[in-house]
Amino acid sequence: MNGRAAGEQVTIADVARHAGVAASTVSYVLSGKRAISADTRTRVLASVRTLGYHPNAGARALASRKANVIALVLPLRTGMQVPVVMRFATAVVTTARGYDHDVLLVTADEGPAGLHRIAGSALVDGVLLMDVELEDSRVPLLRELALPGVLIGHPADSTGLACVDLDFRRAGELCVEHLAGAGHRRIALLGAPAAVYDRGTGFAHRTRRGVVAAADRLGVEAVTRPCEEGPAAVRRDLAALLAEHPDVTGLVVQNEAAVGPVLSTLPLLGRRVPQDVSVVAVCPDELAEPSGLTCVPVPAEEVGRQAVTLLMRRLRDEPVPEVTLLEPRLTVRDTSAGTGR
Amino acid sequence: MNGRAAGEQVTIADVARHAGVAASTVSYVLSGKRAISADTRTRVLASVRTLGYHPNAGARALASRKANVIALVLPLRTGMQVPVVMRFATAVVTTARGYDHDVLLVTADEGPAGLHRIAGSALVDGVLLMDVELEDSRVPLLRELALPGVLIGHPADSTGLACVDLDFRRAGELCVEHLAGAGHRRIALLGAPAAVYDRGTGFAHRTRRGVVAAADRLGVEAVTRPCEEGPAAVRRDLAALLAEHPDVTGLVVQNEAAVGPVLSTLPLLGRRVPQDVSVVAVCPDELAEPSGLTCVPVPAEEVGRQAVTLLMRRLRDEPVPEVTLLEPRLTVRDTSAGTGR
DNA sequence: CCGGTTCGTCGAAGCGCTTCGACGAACCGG
DNA sequence: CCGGTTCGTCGAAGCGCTTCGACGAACCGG
Repeated sequence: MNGRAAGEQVTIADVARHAGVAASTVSYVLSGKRAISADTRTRVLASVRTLGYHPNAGARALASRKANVIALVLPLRTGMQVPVVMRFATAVVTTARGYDHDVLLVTADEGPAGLHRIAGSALVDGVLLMDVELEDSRVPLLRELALPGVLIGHPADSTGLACVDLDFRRAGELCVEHLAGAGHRRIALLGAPAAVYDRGTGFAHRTRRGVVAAADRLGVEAVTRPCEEGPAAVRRDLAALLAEHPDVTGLVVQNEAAVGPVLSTLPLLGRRVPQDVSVVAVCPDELAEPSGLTCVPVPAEEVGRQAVTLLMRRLRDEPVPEVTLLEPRLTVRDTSAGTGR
Repeated sequence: MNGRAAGEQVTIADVARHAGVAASTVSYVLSGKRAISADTRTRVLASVRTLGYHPNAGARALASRKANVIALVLPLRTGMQVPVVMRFATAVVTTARGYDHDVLLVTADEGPAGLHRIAGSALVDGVLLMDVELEDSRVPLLRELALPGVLIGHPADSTGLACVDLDFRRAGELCVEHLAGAGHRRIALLGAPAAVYDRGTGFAHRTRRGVVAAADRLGVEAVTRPCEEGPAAVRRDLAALLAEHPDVTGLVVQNEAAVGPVLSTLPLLGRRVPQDVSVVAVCPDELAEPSGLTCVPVPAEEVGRQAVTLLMRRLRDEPVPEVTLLEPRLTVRDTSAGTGR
């Protein structure tokens, strides 16, 4: 094929020899950091192609002090929205590739030590931290290491950081506004598992705050309640909610695992959807769409793209906003309707 | 802290100076490739710790011709079992870290070009390919590039490769054996979406073959049918199946998205579970356990661990078996019972 | 007690890039 | 037409490691 045994590295010297120029010239053609004549450029690029040259990543990283790799620190705990994480990860990889960067996968269980290692060894140029908690132990470390980072979610103190997230507070408001606008006066939020609130996860708290604030503002009644995972648990928690508050006609669900069970359980509890109870959810759209569920989708791809874009800006030392909130939008489907008042 | 500005690299020369030895000696202490006196070793290790030294990944990769990174090529297409992928990815990262390797995330949509790039730039030492199809375009490429790889799933021709997977054929047999053993004589497989069979995905085909083979062997009747995703589609496909074969009493489900809808739809079609129809699934245990579903779990963690272990052996040029099949086991729960004959 | 091993350590070379300074050639304006 | 810029290219140095060969020191057996 290219006249080399498989597995043998083609080096910049090979390209230089083939094109009849100096290695540095090849480097400049590839990086565009110095002017190169059109003639030389085409010759070099042709040699690059015929030899199948790819710069050695280690050498490049060593010489340029840039790894061209970013770390994606994934959470893997109860209450995380698994499909969202996958879509997010894909968007991150794809976007990063567009900036000529690769993505190193780090799991949260390596914890702060993982960040230390990664920063110390110059394996990556920056990190994307998912599922950031209000008081996240990795955040001060990030500051201390001077490792450029972008957070998904946001901590209590975001000074000097860059955070991206859906505006969950606004999402909560949007759900309530939609229900109140349709005439509902008693609204309930069936939220994430209690453990998620307990460890201070931002999105759960912020949605709840949005629901409560909008209800106050619009003069409707709102109760909120965590909800555990698993069909049986959901049925139990939903039944308990409706037993305590039988006059609820608007239900906001923020719990991916609860969406299916909620819709199948409501009829069993004597509530038709949407005639007796309207349901809106904050959840991935794939989950909502097949059931005809009115929802505020979590724009995983958009978050991923934004996060990478912000990180790339940080890597170029451009200023970035501390907090980037993505505007939620509500998709109306069949599970929400007016009260008929 | 360590007497250095944050972000400044500590190099092996710093450690050598601090410990009063040559840089090469520090290297040998860390790699263990030459005998070092106990005294020197402790002194060097102490310096490593106080200075917070981490070898520069690029320099190390360049000098040793080993990146200490493996690539995980994820699929992201219809029909993939998302939670399984996540658990698998976690197991891969954790296991790889145990071998002092990191994991680079590559998405399948970069395709063969991604493998070329990764191999050419020596970014990784080997690759893990998920969701391998019977005729996978990446497989010949892997052979050509002489890039050590381990496949999850297995292609039609596994010569010279290393494949790991659950023994899906055996899993299919196990389901049928369980049902036949309980007295069921008419069994149906509700399988993956048609697209999954069409692109020749191994696990789907092999499960189907196992179901059919065991049914033949045991003299029971078996019909198989693909099943699309989404609650409505599942209801439709299941209803069609039961309309065509109303006397089916044993149902094998291999379709993560279908499990919930199947269980909720059967009663609506006048079939009580398990009195009228027994249901067993090949699916992640998290999905089955809360519903009391009898199932053959996909051991994602085990597959991940095995895959990494095999790849590490390949990287050390040790021989590895071409095919490693993990023995499935069936967990009996509430959705399967005897026919009462 | 002396010559050959083994042990422990060192210095130098080299991995494949990027980047810096240098330097002709071409260009241009007064 | 000539001196100063700009353009295009080159060679050398250096990034931070690993690994090789060398070489004293310590050890050991006959």
